[in-house]
Order: sequence, then C-alpha cells, then structure tokens
Amino acid sequence: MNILIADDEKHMTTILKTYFEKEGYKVWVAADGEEALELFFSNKIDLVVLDWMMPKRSGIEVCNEIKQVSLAKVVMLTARSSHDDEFSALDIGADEYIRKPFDPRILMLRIKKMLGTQKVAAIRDLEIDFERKKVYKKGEELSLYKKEFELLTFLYENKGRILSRDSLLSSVWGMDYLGEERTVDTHIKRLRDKIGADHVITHRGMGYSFHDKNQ
Amino acid sequence: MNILIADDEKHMTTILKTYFEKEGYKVWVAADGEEALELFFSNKIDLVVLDWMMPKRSGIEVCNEIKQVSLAKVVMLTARSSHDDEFSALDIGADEYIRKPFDPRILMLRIKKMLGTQKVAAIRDLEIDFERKKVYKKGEELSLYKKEFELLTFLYENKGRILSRDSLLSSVWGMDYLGEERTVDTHIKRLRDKIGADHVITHRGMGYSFHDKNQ
DNA sequence: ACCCTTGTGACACTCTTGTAACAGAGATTC
DNA sequence: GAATCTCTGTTACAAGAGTGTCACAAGGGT
Repeated sequence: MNILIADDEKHMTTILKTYFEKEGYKVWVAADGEEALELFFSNKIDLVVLDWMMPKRSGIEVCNEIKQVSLAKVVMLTARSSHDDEFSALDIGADEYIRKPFDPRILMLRIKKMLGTQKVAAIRDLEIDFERKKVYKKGEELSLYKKEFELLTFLYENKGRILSRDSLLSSVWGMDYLGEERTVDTHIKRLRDKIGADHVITHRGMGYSFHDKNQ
Repeated sequence: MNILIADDEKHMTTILKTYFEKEGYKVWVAADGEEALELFFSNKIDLVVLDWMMPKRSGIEVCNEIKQVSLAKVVMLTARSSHDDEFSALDIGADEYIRKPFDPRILMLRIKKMLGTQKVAAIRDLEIDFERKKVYKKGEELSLYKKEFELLTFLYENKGRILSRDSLLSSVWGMDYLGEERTVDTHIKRLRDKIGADHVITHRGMGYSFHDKNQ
C-alpha cells in the first residue's frame, strides 16, 4: 500500500510518516499542493492524506482534482472546525475528514478500516490472507483444503514453537477427536507439498514447528 | 435498507427517522439498549445508529453484542468527546463515531458512503440494478425472485469474502430465522441457474463467495 | 547395523454439496 | 371461497471432493 502525505508542517508529516511506516505502508511526503499532485500522478498511490491549508494549492483543490480521475482514497486533515467545511469536503468526494488535533491511533484505525482491514501475514515467499482464507506463494494463489488451511493457521499463530502431534490434534481437529496421531503427518506432508517443505520443521520425537525467521 | 435507531431522547430519534425515511430507508426505533437488541434480532437490519448513553444497555454494549454475530454496520452517536471513547468504539468494531451535536447532512453523507450508495453494478456479463431490483445477463433481463435478489445483493456487497451458510442465513433471512442451513444451497443453485454458475464460488466446508474479479 | 521415527503414495470411506422433485404458504383471479 | 399461480423451504439421493488410515520406504540416532 502506497500512501502520500501532504502537509506544510514538517512536524506533522514526520509523525505521520513514522506511524504509517510502522504499519508497513510505503510513504511519500509533499510539502504543498502542487508537489502533492506531482507525486500523486507519478506514482501508484492508494491513499492520500491532505492538509486543508497548504501553499500553492489547497487540500480541497487537490482532493477534487484527484477524485475526478482516480479511485484513490482521500483523507482530509484540518484545523477548521466548521460543519460546512466537513460537509463540502465529504461532498466533493473525500472519504474521511478529521479535525486537528487528532489522536494518531484513531487516524490509523479509520484508515485501516477504509483500506479494508485485511489481516495478511507474509513469510518469505508466502502470504496468508486470514480474512479471505487464501494463501499465495510467490504471488500465485494456492488452493488449500479446509483442514490444511486450519493447520497452517494454527502453525502460523504458534510459529517458532514446537507443537506435538497431540496438541495439533486437539487444537486443529478438536479436543474430542479420536483418531490416529499419524494423520497429522499426512496433513503436514500435503501442506508442505503446497506451501514448500521448508516452512514446516520436523523435530524428531517432539513434533512440528512453523519456520518463523525470515530467511 | 433497514435501519435501526436507538436513542433515549425522543427528540433525536424523531429527527433521524424523518431524515432516513426521506432517503427511502425503512426505520425502526428503540428507546433503550435492550429494546435495540430485541429489534435487531427479530428483524433484518442493515445499519444500527446507537446512542452511547442509554438505559438498560449502553450503546457500546449493544454494538459489541451485534458485532459478535453480525455483519451489520454500526454508527455510534455520542455526546462524549474523549478521544479514548472514540478509539474504543472503533476498536470494538463500530464503523463510525460521530459527536453530538452534529450536522444531520454530514451524518447522512457518511452513512450513504458507508452503505455504498451504488445504484448499479457490472460484473462481466452481469448487470445489477439495485434501485429497480433488476438483473441483466448479456443485456437481457432476468427474473429473480425476491430472495434470490436479496441473496445476490448480499453476496455482491461482500464479494470476495467467504460467507458461511450461517452468516448468509442471519443476514439474508434474518437473525431469528429458524430453518435448514441447506436452504441456502437451494437458493444458491437457483441463483446460479439464472446468473451463471461461475459467479458464485463454493468453498467446501466453509461457505460461498461472490466472484469479484473481472475475468 | 539396528531400531524407531517420519515421509510418502495409494486406497477407502465419509461428509459436503449439487440437484431434482415435492410440499406448503401466500397472493391473485375468477 | 375455490382454483390457480408464484414463490420459498424441505427432503432424498447421487456424485465426488476432502479426509483418514494403512503399509511400506527412507532416514536419523545410537
């Protein structure tokens, strides 16, 4: 996700940049309206955070121009408190309007909701989308069976920890499950065939673990 | 679209009811938290507007309970101005948090944005006209039954997401619906026969999803 | 070299889903 | 008010995808 922040207060952009980068977004910074538009049109931006008052072109102008031609999300950030301003910003197409001073946690929450709160995990060449129950290897979608996905999820949630067949059976199959312990082996094998053998580590006599270190 | 408004100030619910009805929504009104939950669970509600401070159950409790089991949208309306309150409301799953006093036009705008004020949709050979409740395949009008159209609408609104029979039953048939889960299958089949089987994807053991990618 | 654990492929069975036919509730018409 | 039509929900059965088990192979540890 690529984010563009435009504000003439250096202080503000620095704070926001830090927050966004901590969440794993790629960030561009502009100090005025013109620069914002330039950066927007020369990069693939998914979300723009705009201050209302900026030199050269105001936030509302920039928002308007972007919304004419693009589906990118726009958040207006402003010190103005009038209801009319909020109304016209939203009416022009802004997706969010937040008054300064604001709580950065709230900004982040609202933005995450806006961008679709996709809970995705990335482990080297693997991506797991828990919400949509999809797994990608090198960008290509894998088709996992339900049990395989559940097993992968549980392994991932406990990555690095050694999980005995027994605990895997009770957690993934259910406490009351009666059946062969070796069933786990078969599922591990099938999972390995799909996601790549090296993601699951065998600990002889103890169980399996999910490889958590990147590289 | 069915909307539930819960606020103990009669004055407030009356105003909101008027606004929403002018926009063509069907409105239910509750005067306290308990009534809100009752109405929610005995009707097919798409959006809930909740006052924070209410007798019996607070808005935040109601929100929490609803979000546990339903995909309905929730807007918190409150006189509290603390940032912490806003954060916890959003964190619990509220989709919007608006401070009183507010500008009703802004509330309506934000809600319209939230509900996705989309009037028509096109998915490959399919066109859905939500306002006129009509569906076209390759330009030709299909005749869907009411339930089929509702099911299609809900699938479309959540395209890409895997929806369990259970959540389909509660969202399309209503929270209080008692009946076979397999009823969903039958309706999915009928829908598929009309719109084309490939628009609805089966996820064995998990549910169905609407195919969201063009091609 | 031996034993014990794990990997692997094949097979069998079960459970989920697709499907058609039927039943019944409402609506509509005469 | 009966007859008919429209729409929705249930059931039963078939197909086959998904899962569990087994037997044998491979490999590590002592």
